[in-house]
Amino acid sequence: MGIHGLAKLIADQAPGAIKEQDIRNYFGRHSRKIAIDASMCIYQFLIAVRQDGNVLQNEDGETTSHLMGMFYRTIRMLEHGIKPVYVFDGKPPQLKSSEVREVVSLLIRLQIISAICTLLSNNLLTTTYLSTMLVIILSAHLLNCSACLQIFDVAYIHKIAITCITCISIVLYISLRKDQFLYGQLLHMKKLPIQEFHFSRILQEIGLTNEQFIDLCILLGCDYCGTIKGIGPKRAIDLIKQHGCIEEILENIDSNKHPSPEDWLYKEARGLFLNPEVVDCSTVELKWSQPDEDGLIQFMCNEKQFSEDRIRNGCKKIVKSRQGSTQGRLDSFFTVTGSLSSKRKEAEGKGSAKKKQKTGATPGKFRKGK
DNA sequence: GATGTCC
DNA sequence: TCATCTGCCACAAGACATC
DNA sequence: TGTGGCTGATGAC
Repeated sequence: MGIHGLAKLIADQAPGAIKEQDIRNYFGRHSRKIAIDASMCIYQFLIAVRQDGNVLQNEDGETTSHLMGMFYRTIRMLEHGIKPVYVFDGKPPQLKSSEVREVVSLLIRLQIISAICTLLSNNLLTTTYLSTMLVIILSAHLLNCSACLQIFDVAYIHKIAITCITCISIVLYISLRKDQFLYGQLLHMKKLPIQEFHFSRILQEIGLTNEQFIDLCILLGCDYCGTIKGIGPKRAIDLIKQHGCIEEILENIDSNKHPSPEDWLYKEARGLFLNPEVVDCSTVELKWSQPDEDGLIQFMCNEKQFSEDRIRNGCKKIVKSRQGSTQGRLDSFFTVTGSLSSKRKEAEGKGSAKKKQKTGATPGKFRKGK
């Protein structure tokens, strides 16, 4: 996932392009919208929400762990005055490693979207999604701010997320994926403080053009295609600087020593990075309404066999959050731990004793403020 | 805070 | 000597209710 | 289950 070793390469080659920011610096009085990488979010829930090692399921064997997680997390964010925008940044199926995986991923998204649309009484959008295979980028609301709701085609990936962010003045996009640099993505949040990666500065410090940097990323290894054997980050940078592009590199290296993958789709990958298709956000209709409690009960309880009490309690919390004006401190959601490097040393120092306490400070890990 | 449970 | 490859290992992974 | 760090093996120069 992402670009292999890109963070390390940037840290080595363009340290000045990385700035660390306190989370509070991103929020003013009226800017509390947070875009969240839904793929990572769903993944987290599928891994973490388990019972005896198995994901939660209804009687039909349908997985419900992700629904549980998304349901509670969305409510919790609303309660704290945050407008979550789940960004479903799917990938073009023709370049996916597994068609089956793509279908499964689509079904999971469909479930999530159904649940959230029902939660916000946006049944219209569910229908739209079903009929046109669109992926929705969705925002829930607080106070009297306008609703934020976007619909996008599943094939149109990260650029859409960025366009959405621009469109609705999102102040923070939480993601772990570093390939989003290629679309102008700035923020990376795995641990606090948040790291800002300034794309133009990266290009400036490494001394590459946008196109050359994309070729470099392809050589490092991206999700879309393989890499040239024997070419790591060091040689990749040297070769790009020397030859300018992958085509020239292929002409000038020994293909016996450095064979490229069979049917190497580097041009297609480059095309995706350079020219992702984008939907015009201004044409998207915004919708804003109260939670559709009955619809939610139908979906979550009747279909997915969630406890009706829990779902109704959740609906009450949403309604209450819209009526009230109190906002929790955003940083109260995040507990800060030490850096990655120091953590390992800490662990070593403490021997094999298993720490029961959780470390927190992961994106989307919202803990109740006290 | 620790533990069990959610589906 | 240096860069790359490979394998191994450590780590982290949700939220609520109840006691 | 995926990721990242570390390290020894390997190959190129």
